[in-house]
Amino acid sequence: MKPTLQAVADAVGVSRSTVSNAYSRPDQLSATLRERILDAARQLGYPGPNPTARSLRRGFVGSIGVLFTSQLSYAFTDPFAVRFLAGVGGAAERHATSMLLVPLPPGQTDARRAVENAAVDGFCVYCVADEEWALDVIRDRGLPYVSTAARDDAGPDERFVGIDERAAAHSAAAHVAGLGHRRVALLADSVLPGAPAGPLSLSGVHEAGHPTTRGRLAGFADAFAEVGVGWGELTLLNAPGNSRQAAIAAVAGLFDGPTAPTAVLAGSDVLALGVLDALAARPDRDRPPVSVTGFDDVPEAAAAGLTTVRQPAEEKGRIAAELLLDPPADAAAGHVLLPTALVVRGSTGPVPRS
Amino acid sequence: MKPTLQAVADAVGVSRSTVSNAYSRPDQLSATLRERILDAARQLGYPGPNPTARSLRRGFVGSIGVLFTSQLSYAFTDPFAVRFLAGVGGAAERHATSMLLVPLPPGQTDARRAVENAAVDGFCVYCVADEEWALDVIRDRGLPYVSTAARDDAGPDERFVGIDERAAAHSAAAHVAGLGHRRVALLADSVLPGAPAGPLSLSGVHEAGHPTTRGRLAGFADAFAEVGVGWGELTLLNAPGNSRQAAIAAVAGLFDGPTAPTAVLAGSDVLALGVLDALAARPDRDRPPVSVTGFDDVPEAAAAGLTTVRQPAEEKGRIAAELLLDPPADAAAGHVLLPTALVVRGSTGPVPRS
DNA sequence: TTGAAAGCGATACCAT
DNA sequence: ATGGTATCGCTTTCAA
Repeated sequence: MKPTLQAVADAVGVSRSTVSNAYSRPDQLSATLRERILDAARQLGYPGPNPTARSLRRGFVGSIGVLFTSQLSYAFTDPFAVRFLAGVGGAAERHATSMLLVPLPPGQTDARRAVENAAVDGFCVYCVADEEWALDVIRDRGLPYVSTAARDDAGPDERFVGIDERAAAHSAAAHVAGLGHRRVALLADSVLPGAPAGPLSLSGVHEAGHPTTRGRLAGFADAFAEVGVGWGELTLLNAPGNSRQAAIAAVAGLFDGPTAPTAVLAGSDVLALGVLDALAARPDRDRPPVSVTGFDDVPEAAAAGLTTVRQPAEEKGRIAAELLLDPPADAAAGHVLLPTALVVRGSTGPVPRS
Repeated sequence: MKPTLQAVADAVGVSRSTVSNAYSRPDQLSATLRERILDAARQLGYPGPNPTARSLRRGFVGSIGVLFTSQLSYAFTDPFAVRFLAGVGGAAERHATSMLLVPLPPGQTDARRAVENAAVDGFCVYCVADEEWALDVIRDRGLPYVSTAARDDAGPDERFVGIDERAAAHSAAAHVAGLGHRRVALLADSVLPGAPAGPLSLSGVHEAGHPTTRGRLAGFADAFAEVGVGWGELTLLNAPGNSRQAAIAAVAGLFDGPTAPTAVLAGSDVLALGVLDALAARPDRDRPPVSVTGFDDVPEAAAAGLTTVRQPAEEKGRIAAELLLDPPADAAAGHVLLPTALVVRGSTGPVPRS
């Protein structure tokens, strides 16, 4: 039987309140009594107040949750996610708060359960596909949250940190358009839930599944519309999952034939790196080069010479956590838009003359 | 006022037990009643049983903790730690368990508190410097744990997953010794707590602070003892923290002079990469090459051509979590030794003729 | 199949 | 400065 606070109280001959005070409100008792209590506790092997019981009574837990769409192991594989987590972790640490990574099992019911059961004081919602149900649960629980993917129907009081996806994507696409590219493929993760890797046809951007994907595709499309290339003329490529493998599968066969795209705009660096892999693996190396852009500017992008859109990953995590841990009094300050920047490296160039 | 289980019970006109059963033991009531209850709950915005209260009553939480020495943000910066976390995360996910990252604030008292307050069912103890106090707290709390750093006084029933640090380090050092190197520097993280970056003098390996560091240094020393180079002839270098920066600081000025070491054996890839950075930054590029070895074989090592000792990072995390989540009946199976392998790449070579 | 009652282990108010 | 008492929100025998 593990000793309880009661046991310590009995041993010292004081009341539970006093023992509790010895731990949580040292100023409420004499230093000597406190020492006596702490000694007895040590003697008995009492490890201090039970965290669960304490949380129940106090009404808060001392940890914040981070919600992920997919596999937890994926979160650690995606360089952007890792930087984001580092930011959250740093802020949590500074607030003496733990960080609960909540994996969402497949299936709405189970996933719901996971959000309902998480012992946390609030959530950073990192990119949950179709996150509305998750936010509903969080709100029902009365917990605060910060989302990082802009949502179409965000309330004005909703805390958010992110970027202007559309404008950022536009900057990359405008760069490519400026280089003269007109036959272009757009590659994105989970364009349609469940769709296989490869070309896909959508009547418009609004049909895309994930809000982030939607925003980036829209930005790409904007830039090409400006130079007279309509949505219908762009090749849309789906990658089922944000991985190099998925990208490689998505562009299989894409570069064969005389009307192959001269540029690929990817919705993430990881996908773009996959495209570069695929390009490098082509047997005939002296075919005209294909321009490729990414998104995020993860550490690997620099080494690969990838032209991409930089967004501050760690900053995003840090701010998300801070918005949660000490909410700004001013509601407007709860909505943070981070700067982005086009980083031009070697992976983009002028259209090769045919 | 958030609705409680009681409120739902009242609304439907049943007892709390029945509502509780509707959530946790569906087989204990009729499907129709259950539906009626769940509907009412939805109506009231009741988000399901409060996780904290449930945990208190049931006696378990549904999450496992991961303990880190240092900054949480560091955990995400160190590639080995990230792979380890990915392993833990994957296993946790498969067991429908969350993962609590518990940052340890500086200062024993606060750090203790953090371990005492973590709402978890057990701990994976990842490399806590002088971890004895942490293990004491965990044991007092009556929680199971798995440690990943071999400890000198581990009980036989103590669950563990790791490698034979000494033998693994030996393999790297033997390789370097075999190449003819005799003037060698050993570089490790936190050789002595609080010591600055740079050379350090220790009467023996046993004085090194961290058990992992101790094991690796011992293995290095073993191999050189075998070729007649004693401990006193080896240059010992301290890096205060496992980072490239720390390594760069530690080797400052090391390669000047005619009796500079011809090889550096680092206790981690990150440190080794720092040494390579420092070497690459030397103004005079045509000085004789210095051999460098790392430890871990993180993803970056391959690209850098680093000779290193591979250990299965993700596997280590996965097994740690599994040892915790379903403990083997056989106590001996609770002690897992993972294989390591020397990976020879370009960063080591024969001693340059002088 | 359902309900009553007894905690799980602690905290906080209000007296003393 | 200390103690009494009423919760915090739920689960779980056990009896009906």
